[in-house]
Amino acid sequence: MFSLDLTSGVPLYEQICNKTIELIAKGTLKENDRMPSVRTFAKDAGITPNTVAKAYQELENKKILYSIPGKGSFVSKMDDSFYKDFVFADFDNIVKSIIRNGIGKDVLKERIESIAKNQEGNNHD
Amino acid sequence: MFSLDLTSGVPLYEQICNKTIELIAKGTLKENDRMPSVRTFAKDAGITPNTVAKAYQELENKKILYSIPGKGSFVSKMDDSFYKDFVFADFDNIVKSIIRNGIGKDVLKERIESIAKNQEGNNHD
Amino acid sequence: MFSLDLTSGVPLYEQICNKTIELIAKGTLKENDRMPSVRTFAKDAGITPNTVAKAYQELENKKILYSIPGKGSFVSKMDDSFYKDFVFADFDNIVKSIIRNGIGKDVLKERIESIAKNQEGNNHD
Amino acid sequence: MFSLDLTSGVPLYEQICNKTIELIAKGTLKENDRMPSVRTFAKDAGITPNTVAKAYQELENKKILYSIPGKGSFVSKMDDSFYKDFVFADFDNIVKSIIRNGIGKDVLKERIESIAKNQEGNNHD
DNA sequence: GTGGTCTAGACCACG
DNA sequence: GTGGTCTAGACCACG
Repeated sequence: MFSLDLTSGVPLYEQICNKTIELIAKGTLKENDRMPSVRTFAKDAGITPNTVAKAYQELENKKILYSIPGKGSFVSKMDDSFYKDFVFADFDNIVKSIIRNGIGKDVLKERIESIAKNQEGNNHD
Repeated sequence: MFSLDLTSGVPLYEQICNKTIELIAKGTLKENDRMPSVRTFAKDAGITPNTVAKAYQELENKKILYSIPGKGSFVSKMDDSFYKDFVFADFDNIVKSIIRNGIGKDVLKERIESIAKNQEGNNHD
Repeated sequence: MFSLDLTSGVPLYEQICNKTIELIAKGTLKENDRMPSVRTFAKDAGITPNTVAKAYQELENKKILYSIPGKGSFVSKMDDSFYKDFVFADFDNIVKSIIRNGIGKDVLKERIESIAKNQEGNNHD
Repeated sequence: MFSLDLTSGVPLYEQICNKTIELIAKGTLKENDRMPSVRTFAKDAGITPNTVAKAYQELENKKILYSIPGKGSFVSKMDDSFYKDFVFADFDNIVKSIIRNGIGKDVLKERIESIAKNQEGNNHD
């Protein structure tokens, strides 16, 4: 569920953050679900608990998780700004920059069509 | 023309690469145009020539620039794969990841519409 | 009456202490009033009796409660130092630190005015 | 300048954050001032560089510092919300809670007067 | 030299 | 057992 890539250059704690956000966006993780404990996650992934704790704290700062010391870390209630802030933020930025470069919006819509079509066959991760 | 942001977290040499690609996509830089010399660029931007050289090297590896020793660095002829490889690469990746998360393509198209509309008024960078 | 927040980061036993002091300051709890039994409190709040016992012990150390073995825990007689020691202690500390930072006392008085004004409408907790 | 108290129970990284905010509020640290390097600070304070780095990152998340890897960490430009968000946040909360407890605002103003008077003599930290 | 990330531990309070 | 904090290192990219 939380497959990490040690060679990607993306920091491990950031991969954990991104993957968690993705799982919430997908609906796999829901409000008040308990995350794996820092130690369990670390042992399963073969990394140090510190790195998991750093990821969980980052997610807590962003109000995506909340933690109860002695109990565990849990998924927060997602409000309307969740998608806006985390899922669409990068998309919007890149669309802005492409359009600013004089590329028509219809070109982008066609690309989305073709990506969506290709994706249909591949329903594994 | 090559405004850099020291605080953005993006490495300077990478900012130079991105900005160069953007200027080619915009048409500001054209085939066989001469890039500023490493030393001129470095002095103008207030950075070390090493960083500029690294960026030019990177762009040469990607066939975006070619260099003639003793003459300088020049903009390559852009073939059809230019947009595919550099301008759309990030866009495609993020669209794939959003669609993989179960968000419909129509939601993305609407966002593009609204971004394009907002952009119309703001025609400065 | 004793609503607790598991996610606030403030230890449960400390929340119980603070809430008890607040209720005494408000006049809801008066001299010689009997506190709920450790077990009753724990069941009502959905927490372990250990935590309640720890809070009561703490309050007893501070002479805010006194206990009669086999009878229960009771609210002590509040002397003049009660407000000084518990209610105003935090206020004084923070005012000192703000004034030490060179902020004039009139700025603080104005803030109090405006907070008091806002509070008038909202007379629920 | 950054005296820390190992026995206070307040985490070291949080003491560093608070002290930095205090020094900015006082005007001792100004816009674009360079903070001591992570390693220098750690050696001077006799703590591990990790703890200093954690504090600096926390301050960066709060837009109080900005860092340029390879250069150092610097004080951000403080906008109008700085005092509101960091200096007055605790003050406002405690005033609200005291007023909610039925204590008149005039009592608080008198306390401020008397604290300010006492502070005048003590102009050391 | 600088910040950023990570390891492999440790001890703590809370429950 | 849980998260929170900290130690005392390490290596990395960037400049």
